[in-house]
Amino acid sequence: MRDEEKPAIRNLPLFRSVATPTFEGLMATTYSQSFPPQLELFRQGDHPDFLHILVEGAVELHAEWNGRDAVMAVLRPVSSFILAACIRDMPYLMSARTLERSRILMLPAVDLHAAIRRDPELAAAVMTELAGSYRGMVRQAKNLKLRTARERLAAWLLNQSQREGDVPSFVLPVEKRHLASYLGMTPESLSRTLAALRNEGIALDGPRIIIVDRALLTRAAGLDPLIDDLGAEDPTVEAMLPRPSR
Amino acid sequence: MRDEEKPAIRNLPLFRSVATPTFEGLMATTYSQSFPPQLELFRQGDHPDFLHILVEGAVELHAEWNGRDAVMAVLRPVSSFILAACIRDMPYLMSARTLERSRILMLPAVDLHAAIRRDPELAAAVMTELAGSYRGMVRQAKNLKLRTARERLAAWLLNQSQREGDVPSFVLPVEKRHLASYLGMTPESLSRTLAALRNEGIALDGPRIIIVDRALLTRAAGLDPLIDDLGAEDPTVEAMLPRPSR
DNA sequence: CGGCCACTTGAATCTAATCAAGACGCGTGG
DNA sequence: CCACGCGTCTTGATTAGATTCAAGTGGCCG
Repeated sequence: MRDEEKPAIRNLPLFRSVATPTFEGLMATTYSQSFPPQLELFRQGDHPDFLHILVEGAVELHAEWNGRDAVMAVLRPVSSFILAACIRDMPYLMSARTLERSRILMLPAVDLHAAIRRDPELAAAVMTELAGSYRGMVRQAKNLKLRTARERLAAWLLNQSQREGDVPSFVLPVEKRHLASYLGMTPESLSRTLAALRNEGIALDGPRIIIVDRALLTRAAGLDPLIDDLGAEDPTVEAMLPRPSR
Repeated sequence: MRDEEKPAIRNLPLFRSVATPTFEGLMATTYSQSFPPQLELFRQGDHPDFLHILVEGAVELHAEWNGRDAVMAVLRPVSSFILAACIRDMPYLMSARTLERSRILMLPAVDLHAAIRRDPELAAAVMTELAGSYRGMVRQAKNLKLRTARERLAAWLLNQSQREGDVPSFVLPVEKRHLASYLGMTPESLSRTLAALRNEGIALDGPRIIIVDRALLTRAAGLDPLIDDLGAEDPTVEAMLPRPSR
């Protein structure tokens, strides 16, 4: 692991409050690995031997069934992922692949378990993290069940704008087809729905979104802190794109 | 709390492995309450003051947005619920109401926190429970994103049959409109889809489902241990209807 | 017996998926 | 440097899946 990354990792919700010996001990057993883009890190069904920590790049969690594929989350540094599978010691429910060249810390699940048993602060952090991840998935399920594709898209655009600091304009941080899958629609539908939202306060310029009338878009999205409030909770698997690192 | 229920509660995943003093201490601070059917226990957005444990009856977790409502889970005894909100000390993301007359144990969140800090075994159990709940929601999200309504229904029928011990015939444990909402469809759609599945190995007799050709139905459902495997994981919020009490 | 509610069924509508074709951008290799 | 080829994105036409609106049935409870 590189020294310049250490503070960022130390600052993860998972490690922020643990004792320094615990943290150093864990770091001693992890090793860092670099992956090219589009590489399958693991497949759903695999056995979880490592807690993963994304240090650099971007990783997509997706799920497959019967030939269909759905993006479940996109992660940006610094985030840990697949904590729940490690804790349960049960097969991954999702597959992971890099979207860009990425550096990932691999923390052996065995050592994680040992450290949790030794350090109650770490145990507490794990609980908080898992509770946040759970609530993130509840939000996602609510989003899927209660909103139409159009509403989900409008809400996502507003959330993304907010994540970048309430900017009125931003470029999509992932390919549109990935965003489409994340939002539970086809690329064609996303394209059409984006076009339709031009009547609801946005303008388009290729991959750039310009929020022309935030109030109008907000009305179309029906924002709700009990669905959309990213940021307050777990930054890991909850959002399509958690805030930029740090 | 009634003495005859104690063993069942003691046997909850959450409490099974904790020290007896911890358990007794927790039980001392909880109080039991009885509720009539159709009563709103709490609403989404409320502050979580108690961990709830359903001892008798049935409880439905549902979410509302913009006038729409979706059933997220139905709980049967003995199950704890809303652990995650208690751990995070953040507002409920779902509302809860009784479906039948129900008895519920209310465990003050404050005492739960204290006990977790004192007993590492309890902390470990909470982690396992939360990880399981998270994975249950991941399953639900996969179910929603990857399967059609028809496939979800077929899979649910098979899972329900399995939960009751691989019986070839069973009566629906909840009203059809609730099942419909849980599966993400309207009551009319459920009715039609159920009718359509008569060509896929089931027969209908009012609220009773008869699985005539399990192989055929299984093919229509496309069962997958990474979506449908109830039972192995958290029995709380994961399934429409976790196994019968005990 | 009457009224309410869940459920079913039918018809029309709507949303989103599918199939198909063309435009554009981008990187590679000639 | 340009030309080619690939993959993404867009747009159009059509289809499929599911919702909505409406009417009718049956059961249950007062």
